[in-house]
Amino acid sequence: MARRKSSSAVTIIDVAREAGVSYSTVSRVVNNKSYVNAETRAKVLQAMTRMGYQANLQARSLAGGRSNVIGLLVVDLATQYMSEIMHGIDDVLASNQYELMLYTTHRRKTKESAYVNMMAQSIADGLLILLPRDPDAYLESLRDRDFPYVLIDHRSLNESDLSVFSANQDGAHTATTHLIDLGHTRIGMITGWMDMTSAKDRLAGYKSALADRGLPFDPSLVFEGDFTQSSGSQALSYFLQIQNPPTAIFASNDLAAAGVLEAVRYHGLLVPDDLSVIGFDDIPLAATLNPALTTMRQPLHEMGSIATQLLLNRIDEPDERYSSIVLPTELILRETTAQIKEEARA
Amino acid sequence: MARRKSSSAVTIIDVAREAGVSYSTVSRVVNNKSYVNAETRAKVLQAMTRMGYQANLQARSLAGGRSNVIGLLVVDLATQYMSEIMHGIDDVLASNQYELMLYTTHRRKTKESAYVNMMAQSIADGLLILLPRDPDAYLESLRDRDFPYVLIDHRSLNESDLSVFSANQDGAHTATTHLIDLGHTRIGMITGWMDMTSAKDRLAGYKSALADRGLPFDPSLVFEGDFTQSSGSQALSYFLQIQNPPTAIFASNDLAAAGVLEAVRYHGLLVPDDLSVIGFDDIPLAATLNPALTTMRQPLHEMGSIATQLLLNRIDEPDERYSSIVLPTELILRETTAQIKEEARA
DNA sequence: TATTTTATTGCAAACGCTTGCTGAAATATT
DNA sequence: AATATTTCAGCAAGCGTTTGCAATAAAATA
Repeated sequence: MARRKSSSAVTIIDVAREAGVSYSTVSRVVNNKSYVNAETRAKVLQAMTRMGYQANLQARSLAGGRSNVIGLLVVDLATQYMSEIMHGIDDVLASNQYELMLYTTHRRKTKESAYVNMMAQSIADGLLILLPRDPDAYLESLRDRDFPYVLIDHRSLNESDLSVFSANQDGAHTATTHLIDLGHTRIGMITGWMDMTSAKDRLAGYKSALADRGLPFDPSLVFEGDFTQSSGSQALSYFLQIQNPPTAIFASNDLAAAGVLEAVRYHGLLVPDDLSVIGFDDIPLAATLNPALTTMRQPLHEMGSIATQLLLNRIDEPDERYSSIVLPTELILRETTAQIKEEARA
Repeated sequence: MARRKSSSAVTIIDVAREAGVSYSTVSRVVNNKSYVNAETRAKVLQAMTRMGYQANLQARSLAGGRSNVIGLLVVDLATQYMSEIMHGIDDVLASNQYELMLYTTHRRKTKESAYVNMMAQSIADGLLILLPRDPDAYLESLRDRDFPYVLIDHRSLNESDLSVFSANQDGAHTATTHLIDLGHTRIGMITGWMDMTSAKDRLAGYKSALADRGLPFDPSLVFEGDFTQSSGSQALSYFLQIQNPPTAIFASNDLAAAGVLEAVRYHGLLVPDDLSVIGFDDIPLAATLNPALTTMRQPLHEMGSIATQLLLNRIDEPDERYSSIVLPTELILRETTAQIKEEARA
């Protein structure tokens, strides 16, 4: 039963005693609230620093105040994609004195919903949900309670959801068109998890680009992946053994593209000579690969920071009108795409 | 003043009413404590699920119970090194129903200490400190309060600190010896931040390996880096312009090694023909680089999971004796080291 | 059968904070 | 000068828990 916590912590009451005021006054000073005489405030502030006062988060939030922590829900931590976004989140949080509480769902839908409820009922002032897999299961209850949240990299079908994501369809369209412009007509596509809107949108962009240039859509050129590197490798093996292999591949993310590149080496092919490859994301890895990966850049860092800013605003000013934000993508030309070789056209 | 939180949350009291018992009984059921009649327990459990009860973390922890969150203090999130370790942490936490609260210090020493105090006084049941920069500033107060914490990748000089780290000196010794065995006698060394024990230990290992083989230690072959990729690139530029450039480089981490490789390409050199390079860590990037990086593997994922396990044990059984854990490193041979060329010896 | 022990539950007091209400003092208004 | 307003500070209730203590009922012991 060791009462470890209470042992040494200095509370608002200690400060009050030290400063010779009531504890409510201390609370008001701490929170910069309502009327408090400048002199009194100074006295309290002094006492606070002298004693090294540290507000107790849970007491504060329990009593109805702000906890200054926001919850972040992610499927996984292991990818650079996540790191980049988290970095953006973290930057904004840090400069606003907010803390981050992290929940990793490891792809379990049930966990996602349990976590959200717990966060919203407990400590968090707001919620950032990155790549939700099953948002409908819990978002409604958040909405009912008017609990602030922002979705990241997810185009919600619900109007009242606030979200930040890239122009995925556009980006995929540009990427595919780039390949077509290089003379490729058989373009393989590696999708992401198809239960995510971003994956769907990228496939849609691929299709529309083909259609715009009068190219047929061949379902055998679509490999359903899951955004992992190994799914990229598998995709290449698949493409190599179909009737009429593609001369270029558009991967829905850089990691899958890296998988393709890895498998390409294994099969003794040359990129971009034998095969053009384009990715999506522009994670740091893309530039480091050899050959360096041509890709559609989406501003991951910004995605995180903008979403966080949006959430913080929403927490501060709940009654304003906010709307979702769509970020532009950009074609980053590097070394993995090239004009189709005549012989390959056979 | 919107009282958002209280709006819909179902509390222990609601459950008690529903089940027709007192709220303390409900609490006992929730915590699996002391005597509670099997029948009563069942009734309460039913009521709980029926109403969708979710314990309020802060109230619980405020009242002296467990919060089931542990705090993690890191300098930065952006590297694969961090991702790997965090992954290990997260795995153990997830399987023990603990949550993670994340604090990023962005290399500011003052923040480090402020965060630690806040965590320890507020919500966390325990603390994981990854790559501390200035631990002496706050560890003592934690010790005094008997607050559970574990240091990761830091060999503490204080006996009572619990920490998990790799055999850095050993690893560096092995890496350097590998280079010597390939015939290299002028071996460049890129250090990490020299205020970290791991960086110091790796430098020590480098020196001792030279000494063991009767090779002189030349200070001009040591470049003080900071574990970043760009410091690796800078190091190469430096080495290329000194009197008698090294024929091999040992970088204190893979990221710096990647920087070397990047700069090598820029300078039109060939690895491993013109220069051997060995890294440290074996982050996923190492295998993906082209040429693939030879490196000293340290078990990052395990480092995280073992530290977490240790912390959790310590929380559960505070009175046991625990001791720090040193993890072995392993030489991973890939494509960036080779026998020295005769001509280069000139 | 009387008495002691044990199992089971409830009560109430914390935990450290926020905030509505109240009253006193200071200031402004008529 | 009398009254209304504003500024300032304290009191006390309450946020949702945990837990020591007390009370009761049931079981065991003498």
